[in-house]
Amino acid sequence: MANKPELMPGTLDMLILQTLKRAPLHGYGIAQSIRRVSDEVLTVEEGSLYPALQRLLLQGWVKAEWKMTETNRRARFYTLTAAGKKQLGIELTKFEQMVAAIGRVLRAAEEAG
Amino acid sequence: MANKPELMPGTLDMLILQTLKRAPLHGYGIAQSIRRVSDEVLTVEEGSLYPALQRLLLQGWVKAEWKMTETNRRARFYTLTAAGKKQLGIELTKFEQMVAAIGRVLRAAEEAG
DNA sequence: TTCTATGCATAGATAGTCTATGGTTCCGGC
DNA sequence: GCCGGAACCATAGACTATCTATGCATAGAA
Repeated sequence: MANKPELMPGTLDMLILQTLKRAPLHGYGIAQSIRRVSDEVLTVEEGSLYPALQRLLLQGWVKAEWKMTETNRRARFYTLTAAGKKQLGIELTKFEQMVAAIGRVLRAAEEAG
Repeated sequence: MANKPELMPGTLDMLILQTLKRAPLHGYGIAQSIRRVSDEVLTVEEGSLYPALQRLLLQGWVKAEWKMTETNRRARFYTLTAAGKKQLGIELTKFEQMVAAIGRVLRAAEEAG
């Protein structure tokens, strides 16, 4: 979150895993997908994306293989693993729980500290 | 987020400002309030809280004064300023927008990359 | 041939969280 | 009288995830 975060810190891994759950995809495509599906609200910078993909590979949550895109380019396609699917579930649960908890604080009535 | 975040990074300032909107409060009380209102889901560590309060003071979003608590203790009571109220509005909007955008990604249908 | 979009990747800065530590004062129990 | 725990403040250092900036390469269009 160097300057103006276009992302909620801590949610990137979840967004990537979720995107890959729909279909294997290469890095560039993941970023495009997230941006498009979120109606341009979420922008994944390359300097965030590739380190994140390295993390996910290291954890064994995705696997990668070099292939050719439809436009005849070399690209690394990432696929969700079983462990990744499980991890995604964990992160989704945690996220929903957090958002719900924050919502309770934001909507709390006057009964101060 | 050193180890296991009990908070969503980037939301602490908003939570503090929102808590102070209900009533002026001292640091310890803010942490207790957030924890209680969130049903023990959100835990604000002191090492996160006090630096956050310093940030908010520096930005002019809260002001502080030493007072006595009901239990006869010295404590720094923080009050939301007009600028703080405005900032809270900005952060709430941004947060809702982010959560909505993430929701779109999480619920997106198959139409991959 | 040049420009733009596609595609990968790393280094370094920055920021926000956590852990760990250290201190004071009030109160209740022993 | 003493001790422990809770109420309170605060800082230093570690850690991690993001951003900015940079570099490289290829395809296709102008």
